[in-house]
Amino acid sequence: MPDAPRLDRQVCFALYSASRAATAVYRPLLDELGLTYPQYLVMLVLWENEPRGVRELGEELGLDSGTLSPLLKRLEALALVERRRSAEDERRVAVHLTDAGKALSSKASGVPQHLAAAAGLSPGELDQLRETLGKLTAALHNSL
Amino acid sequence: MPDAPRLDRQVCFALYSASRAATAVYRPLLDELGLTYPQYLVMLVLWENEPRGVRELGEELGLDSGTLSPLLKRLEALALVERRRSAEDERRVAVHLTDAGKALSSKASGVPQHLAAAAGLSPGELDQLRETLGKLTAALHNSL
DNA sequence: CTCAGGTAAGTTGTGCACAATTGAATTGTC
DNA sequence: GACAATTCAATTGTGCACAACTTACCTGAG
Repeated sequence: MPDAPRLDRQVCFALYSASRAATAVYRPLLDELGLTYPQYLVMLVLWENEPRGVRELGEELGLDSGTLSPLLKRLEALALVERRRSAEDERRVAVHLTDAGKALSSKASGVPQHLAAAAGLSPGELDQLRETLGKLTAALHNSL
Repeated sequence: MPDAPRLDRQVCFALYSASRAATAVYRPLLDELGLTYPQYLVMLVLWENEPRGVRELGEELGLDSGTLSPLLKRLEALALVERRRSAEDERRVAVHLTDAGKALSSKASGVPQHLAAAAGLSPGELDQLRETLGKLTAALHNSL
C-alpha cells in the first residue's frame, strides 16, 4: 500500500478527533442542563439576541432546516423555546426564548471555562488556535 | 443575558465548524470513491496495516462497536472488506481488505492534498495546527 | 392580475456518534 | 473443573448532519 495517506498525518482527522473530544468534555456539563451540544449552540445564539428566525440560526451555525427543525421541536418540548409563525411573512418562524430558556443562561455561564481548563493550552495558544480555525473554516467554505 | 458566553469566542464551536467544513470539502472526492468520511478513515487504517480487529480499529479512531459494526457491514456490502471470525478467539472479528479494497488505495491517494490546497494555510501552519490539535485532543481525553 | 420563480420551514431517508444492553467466548480464582 | 468477572462484537434507541424533496408563501416581470 505504497501511496496510502497516513492517518496520523491528516489535519482532517486531527480536527475530527479534537472536535469529538471537546464535545465529550462538554457532555457531562450539558447533561446537567438537559441539553445536547448542538442544542447548547442554538441556545447560545438565542441568549445573544432573540428572537431569531430558523434561517438566521442556520446561518450562524452552518446548519440547515433538516437539522434545525427537529432540534427546535425538542427544545420546544423542553419548554426552553417557543416557535411562532410570523404574521407579516407566514413562511417564517420566529424562535423565542421562554422564561425557563432565559433562566438557563446563568446555569450555562461556567461551561466554556471548563473546556479551557481541560484543554492543557495557555489562553494565548487557545486564542491562536481559534483564530487559525476561523481562517481555515472560511477558506474551506470559499473553496466549495 | 449578561453572563451568556459568546458563540464566536468558543474554541469548541471553532472546532465543530472547522471539522464539518473539512469533511464537506472531502465529500465530493469521497463520493467518487463511494465512501463516507468515517468509512474513508477506516480504510486508511486498513491500508496502513491489515487485517485489524474491530476493537483495534476502534482504538485508532476513537470509535466504539456501536459505530463500527454497522459501518463495517456497509463496507462489506461494498465488497471492500471481509469480516472473519477468529478461530483462536471466537469473540474476535478480523477485518480484511478485499482486492477491491486494496485497489481503492491508489484512487484515494490524492485526497489529502486537496484539503491542503483548499485550506488557505501554509504547510508550516498546517503542521502547527495538527500538532496543537493533537496536544488538545490528548489533554481533553486525559481530563475525562 | 397572473403565474413563474424563488424562498422558508418542514419531512424523509441514510449514515454516523454514543449510551446502554445483550450474548457469546475467554480468563482468572478457587 | 466450576464459575464469577471480564472481554469482544453486535444490537437498540436517541439525536445530530445532510441530501433530496415537499408544501406553503411571497415577489416581480409581463
